Amino acid sequence: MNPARANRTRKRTRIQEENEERILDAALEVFSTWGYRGATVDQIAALAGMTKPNLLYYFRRKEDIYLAVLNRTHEMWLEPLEHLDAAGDPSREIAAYIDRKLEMSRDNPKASRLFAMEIIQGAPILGPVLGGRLKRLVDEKAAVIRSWIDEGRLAPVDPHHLIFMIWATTQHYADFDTQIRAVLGAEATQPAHFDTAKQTLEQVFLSGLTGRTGNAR
Amino acid sequence: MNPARANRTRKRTRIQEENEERILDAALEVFSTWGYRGATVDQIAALAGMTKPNLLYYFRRKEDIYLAVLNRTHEMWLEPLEHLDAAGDPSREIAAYIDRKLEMSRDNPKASRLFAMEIIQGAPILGPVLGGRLKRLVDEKAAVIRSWIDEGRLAPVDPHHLIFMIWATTQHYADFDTQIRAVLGAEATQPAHFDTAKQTLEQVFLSGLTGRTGNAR
DNA sequence: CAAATTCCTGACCAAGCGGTCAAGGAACAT
DNA sequence: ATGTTCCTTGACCGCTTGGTCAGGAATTTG
Repeated sequence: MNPARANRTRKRTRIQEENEERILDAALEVFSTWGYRGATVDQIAALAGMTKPNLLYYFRRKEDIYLAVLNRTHEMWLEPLEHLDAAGDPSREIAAYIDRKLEMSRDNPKASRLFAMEIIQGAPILGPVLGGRLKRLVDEKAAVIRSWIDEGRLAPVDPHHLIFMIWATTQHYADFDTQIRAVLGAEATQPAHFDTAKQTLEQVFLSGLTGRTGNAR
Repeated sequence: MNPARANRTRKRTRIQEENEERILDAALEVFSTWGYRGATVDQIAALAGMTKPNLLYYFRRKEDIYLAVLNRTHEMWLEPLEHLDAAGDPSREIAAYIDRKLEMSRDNPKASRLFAMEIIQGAPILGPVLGGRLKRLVDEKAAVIRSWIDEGRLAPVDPHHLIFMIWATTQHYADFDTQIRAVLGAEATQPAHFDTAKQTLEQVFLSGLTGRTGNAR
C-alpha cells in the first residue's frame, strides 16, 4: 500500500495543505452530484484547478479521494444527534435537534447529498459505520426518548422511527433542493423558505409529540 | 433522429414487448442504484439476459433507455397525491395519502431511488416536469389543505412544507433502506418495520395537525 | 415450406476512463 | 547561490465505455 508521493514527504507543507483542501472541496461537489462511479478524476481535477496527474500526486487513487472526503464530513454528520441531552426538556431538545439538522442541510447540502448517494448505492464504504457507531448512537438516543415517553413527557411513538422522521424531513431540504425550488417556484428564495420549513417542522413534531402547539399562527 | 431498428418494424411483436419490458426492469434496477452516468449499458444488458448489441437493437442510445424508464415510472410517482380529496375528511385524507406513499416505498423502492438520483443530480430530465405538472398539482393540493386550515379543521401549517414532510418521511423508507436496516439491525425485518413506520407517521402527523391522537398506545 | 421479416451476435471502433512516468520547474534550507 | 526536496506536467498505457455493422439465426407470414 504505497502512499501518494505527497505523503512520502518529510512534513506537511503549506502547498500540500492548500491543494488537498481544494481537491477535497472539488471532490465533495463532484461526488455528491454524480456518485462514486459517475464522477471522474478529470472532473475533480478541473474543478480544483489542476491537472489530473497533479491531483494524483496528492491522492494516488480515485477511491482514496472518496474515502478522504467521506472521512472529512463523517463526523459532522453524526454530531447533531450526539447533543440530544437526556437531562433537558424533551420538547426543547427535539426542537434543538431539528434546528441543528436543518442548519446542516442549509449550510452543507453537498455533504448531505454525498451521504444520500452513498447510502442509495448500498453504503459500500459507510456500511460498517451505519451498523456500528451510528447504530449504537441511535439506540442510545432512542432509549433517552423512550424514557421521556415512559415518564409521560412525550406521546408514545416508536423512538427509532421518530429519529428517522427527523432525518428524513430535515435532510430532504438538502437532498431534494432541486425539487423544492421547482415546486415552490419564484415565490420563495432559499433563506426565506428555510424559516418556513423550520416553523412547519417544529409545529408538526412538537404538537404531534406533546399535544402543545409550537408556534401560534 | 433515427428510431431503434426494432421500431422500424411494422407493428409491435410479442418478442419486442417482452424484451423491452425485461430491459426496462433491468434498467430501473441499474439506474436507481448507480445513477445515469454510473450505470453502464453492459450492466443493464447482462441483467436483462442479453448482449449489448441486442439491447441496442431495442434502444439505440443509453439516454433512450433512461428516458423510457423514467417515463414508465413517472405516472406512478405523481398519482398518490392526485387522490387527495378536497371533499373528504382532512385526517382521513392525509392518513390515506401517507399510506399510499408508504406502500409505494415498500412495493417499488427502486422507482423512488431512481427519482431520488435524478433529483440529486439536478433533475436534468425531470426538471420541466417538476416545475410544470408537479408544481401545478402541488399548488392545487396545497390550496385544498389551506382551505381545511381556514375552516379550522387542521392546525395552521404551511401546506407546501407539509407535503414536503410527507414526501420526505415516506420516501425515506425506500431511498435510505440500507441505512434503516443497518440501524434497526436484526431486530426488524422489512414487513414488520413498515407497520411500525406507518403507525409512527400517522401518530405524529395526525395528532400534530389535529390535536387528536391517532392510535392509542 | 419458402420467402420476408425480425431478432441476435461477434468483431470492431473511437472516445473516455483511471492511472503511470520521466523530466523539468519552484520553493526552500543552508 | 547552490544543492535538495517538493511540485507540476505532457505524453502515454491498458482497459472500459457507448455505439456500429455485416451477416447469420429465428420467427412470422403467405
